[in-house]
Amino acid sequence: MDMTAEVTPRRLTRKGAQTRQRIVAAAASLMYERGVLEATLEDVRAAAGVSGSQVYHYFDSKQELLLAVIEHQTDAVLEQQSPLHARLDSLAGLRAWRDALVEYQRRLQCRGGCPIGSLGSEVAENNPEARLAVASGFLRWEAAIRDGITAMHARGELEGDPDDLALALLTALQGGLLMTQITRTVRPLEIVLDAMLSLVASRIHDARATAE
Amino acid sequence: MDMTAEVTPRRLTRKGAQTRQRIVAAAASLMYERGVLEATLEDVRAAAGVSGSQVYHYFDSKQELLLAVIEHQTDAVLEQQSPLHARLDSLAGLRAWRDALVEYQRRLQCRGGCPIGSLGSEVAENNPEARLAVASGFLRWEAAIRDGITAMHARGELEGDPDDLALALLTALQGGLLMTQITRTVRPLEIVLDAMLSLVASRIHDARATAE
DNA sequence: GCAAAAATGGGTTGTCCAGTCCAGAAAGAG
DNA sequence: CTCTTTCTGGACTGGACAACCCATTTTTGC
Repeated sequence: MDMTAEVTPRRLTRKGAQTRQRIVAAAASLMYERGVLEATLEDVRAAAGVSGSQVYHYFDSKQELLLAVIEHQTDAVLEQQSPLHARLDSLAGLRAWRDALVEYQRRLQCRGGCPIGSLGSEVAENNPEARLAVASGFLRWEAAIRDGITAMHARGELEGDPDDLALALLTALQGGLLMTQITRTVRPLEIVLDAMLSLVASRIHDARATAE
Repeated sequence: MDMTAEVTPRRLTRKGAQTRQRIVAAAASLMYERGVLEATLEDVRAAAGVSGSQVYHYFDSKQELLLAVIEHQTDAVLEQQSPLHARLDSLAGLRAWRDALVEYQRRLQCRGGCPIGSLGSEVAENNPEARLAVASGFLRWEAAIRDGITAMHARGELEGDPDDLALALLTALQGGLLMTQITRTVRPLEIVLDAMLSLVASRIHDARATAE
C-alpha cells in the first residue's frame, strides 16, 4: 500500500487547483460563520461560484473538505500572526501581540472567536480525525509562540520553563477568545492576556543591566 | 391575553414535572456528548424513556429545550463546584480548586470539555438567545469565583483588582478546558491554572504577619 | 490535431429529523 | 362520580441535505 497517497489522489490542472482552492476558502468562511454542520455543501457550492458536482469532484466527502478547511485556517492564522510572533522575544513584543489581538477582536465586534478553536470545540467529541487535525494545528501555533519565549529565556532574560509559558499563553488566549465571543465584550480577552503578561513581566530581568 | 405566560405555559402535575426533568437531563447529557445539533430529539426521547410527542408536550421546540438545558448545566456546574468555590478566599483554597479541576478532567480522560463553554461555542454565532443564556450562566459562575477573591482582597491579603482576577481565572479555566479537550492531555489546563495561581501568589501578602 | 484525462452542469435519490396530529389513558377538581 | 385537564403513544409529513450519476465541455500530453 502506498502510504504517500494524497488526500486528493487525482492530478489537478492549474484551473482545477484554483477551483479547489476557491471551494476550500468558501467552506472555511461558511464553517467559521455558521459552524461545520450549518454550512451545507449547497451553501459552499454557491459561495464558491461552483456548480453541482464540483465539490465531490475535488473532495470525497464533507469530511475531507473539513480536514482541508482545518489546514487552511491554521495556515491563515499563522500567516496573519507571523509578524507578531516574530517579536515575541521581548516584553514589548508580547504587549504588541496582546494589543493587536484585542484590537482585532474589537474590530470584529467580538464575533467569530478563534478560527481554529471554534472548529476544535465543534469537532472534538465526535470526529477524532478532525480533532487530531486541530490538535496538530495548535501544535504549530504553540511552536510559533514558543520560539520567541525560548529565545528570551536563552538570553537569560526570562525565568521559568519557556515551553510551559508558551502553552499557557496560547491556552489563555483561547479562553479569552471564547469568553469574548460568548459575552461579546473584549474584556475577558484583555484581562487574561494582561494577567499572563503581568506574570511574564514579573519573571523578566534585563540581561545587560542584571538589575533588580 | 395573559402576558405573564410561562415559557411552559401549561400547569404541570407532579408526574409531569418529573417527566419534564427527565427530558432535560437526557437532553443535557446528549448535547454534552454529541453537541446540540447531533443530539436529535429522537435520541432524547429514547434516552429519557419517553415516547413520541412527549418532548413537544413539554417544550415548544428544540430551541426551548436547549434553553432549559443551558440553565440545567449552569445549575449543575455551580452546584458541583460550590464546595470548592467556598474556599476561594485563600491560596490553599485556590490550589484545591485547581487540583480538583485537573483531577476531574483526568478522570474523564480529557473528554467533553466545559459543559457550559462547549454549548457557548456551538451556539454563539447562530443563536443569539442561547448565547445570552450561556453568557448569563458565565456571569453566575464568575460571581461565585469573585466572592472568594473579593473576600481575600477585602482582608488586605491580595493586591490588584479582584473583579479582574476572578474573570481572568474563569477565562483561563475555559481556555484550559478547551485545549485539554482538543489535545486530550491535561497539561494545558494544569499549566494555565498554575500560571494564574503563580500570579495570585505573587500578589498575596499575609495580613497578620504583614511580612515581605 | 487527437485521444485521454480532468473539469463542469445539473438532476436525482435516499435518509434523517424537527415538528404535527389525533386518539386514548391517567390524574385532578368539584 | 363525572367532567376537565394533563399526560402518553405512535404514526405521519414536509423539507433539507449529503452523496451519486452521467452527459457535456475544456484542458493536457503526445
